[in-house]
Amino acid sequence: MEQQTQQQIEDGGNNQAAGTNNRWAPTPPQLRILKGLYYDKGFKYPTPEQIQEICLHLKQYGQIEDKNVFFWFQNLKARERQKLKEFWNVRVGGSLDLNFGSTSSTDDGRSIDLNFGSTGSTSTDRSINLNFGSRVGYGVDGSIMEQRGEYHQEIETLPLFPMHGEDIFGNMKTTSEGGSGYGGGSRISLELSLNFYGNADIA
Amino acid sequence: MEQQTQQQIEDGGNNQAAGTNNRWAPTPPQLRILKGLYYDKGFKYPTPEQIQEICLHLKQYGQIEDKNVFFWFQNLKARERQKLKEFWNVRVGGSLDLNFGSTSSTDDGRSIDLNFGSTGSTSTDRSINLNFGSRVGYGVDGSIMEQRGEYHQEIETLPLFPMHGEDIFGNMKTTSEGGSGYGGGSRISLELSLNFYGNADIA
DNA sequence: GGTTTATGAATGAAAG
DNA sequence: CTTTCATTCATAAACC
Repeated sequence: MEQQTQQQIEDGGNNQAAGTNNRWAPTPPQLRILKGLYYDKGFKYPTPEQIQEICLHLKQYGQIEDKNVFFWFQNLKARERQKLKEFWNVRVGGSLDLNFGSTSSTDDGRSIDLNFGSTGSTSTDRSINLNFGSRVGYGVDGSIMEQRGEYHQEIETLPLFPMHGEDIFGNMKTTSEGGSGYGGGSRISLELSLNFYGNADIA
Repeated sequence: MEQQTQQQIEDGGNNQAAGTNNRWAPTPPQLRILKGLYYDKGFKYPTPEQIQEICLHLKQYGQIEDKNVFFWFQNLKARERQKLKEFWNVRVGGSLDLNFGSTSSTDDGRSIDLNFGSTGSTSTDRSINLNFGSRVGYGVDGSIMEQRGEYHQEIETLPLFPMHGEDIFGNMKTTSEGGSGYGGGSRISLELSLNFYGNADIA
């Protein structure tokens, strides 16, 4: 995301033949379309049928399977939520990274960077990342479907100021030393499992 | 690969001030604390809330964000797993299966089953499986599946290669769910050393 | 300065 | 949906 090169596998529509590549990676057009759906159209909850449709559509831009589309949406959703939960990028007093879903141009487009303060240094990545998901934007290619029933539109707010009090470090009760012992629910279940099925490709 | 110098970034607690530095690097105190959590406390699965706490705590030692903490734990876990896998793949050339549990007991449970040597053709199915008790499963990929939950960070899972043993905090208290009666500094250190190499003609 | 190592960051895939 | 795993990319030091 913050990276700009982020080089792709770049086999432009026919991967998987070139040397042991097993993991799907979206081609640039595929990624553009997927992001267009997600960010611009706010299309985040494709049904299985819609997944098929999207996948079919994307096939002209490179090899892809249904499950790739499925995972792509799932991961993106999960990571946006995770980001909110951990307040990633949320920092006050640096640069602002507003994410509007506009028709801006670059690979992932739709980000406007406002830089406040810190005259002269593009340094620390203090940033706020606002994400206004759904817009009415343009159709991806003019063919893809409608929303999944109602808007399922999730919270797109951001918790600017984390409030939490506890501290795992806070007051360790310092059981006088490296503290083994001490009762409590000390369970000593121990299991150990190492499993190596032979994909030995080590050097 | 195995390197012991373990060089430090060494920017003395204030990095990132000199332009164009975008990648976080832990300051020595931060790294010390993080390692203390991971190795000494066996704290390897921080929840998002705990990540925030850790991050907050580490801020006094230098700039840091939640995602840095998140990635730090992710990477360390992943690389430890990877290292173990490589280690065993290199050292062990047969298959070994120890089973001290009641799983698949023919009569009594507690069976030991050692399989060295190639049972059959040149199968690449080298595997080691030590199973004491039966609670943890392992995925199809052999990764160790610990359950999540209250005591997730309490369990010490196979510190096969303890790197160091410094102790940072006397104790650690997890955030808000303190009711479980865990959270002591008890550290179950299990060391398992199989020294095969040398005369190993087990393949 | 090219190569290797260490490690932060990203993301596809999958488990639970 | 949530969390973790596996693999990969990227990059800063360290090494030669």
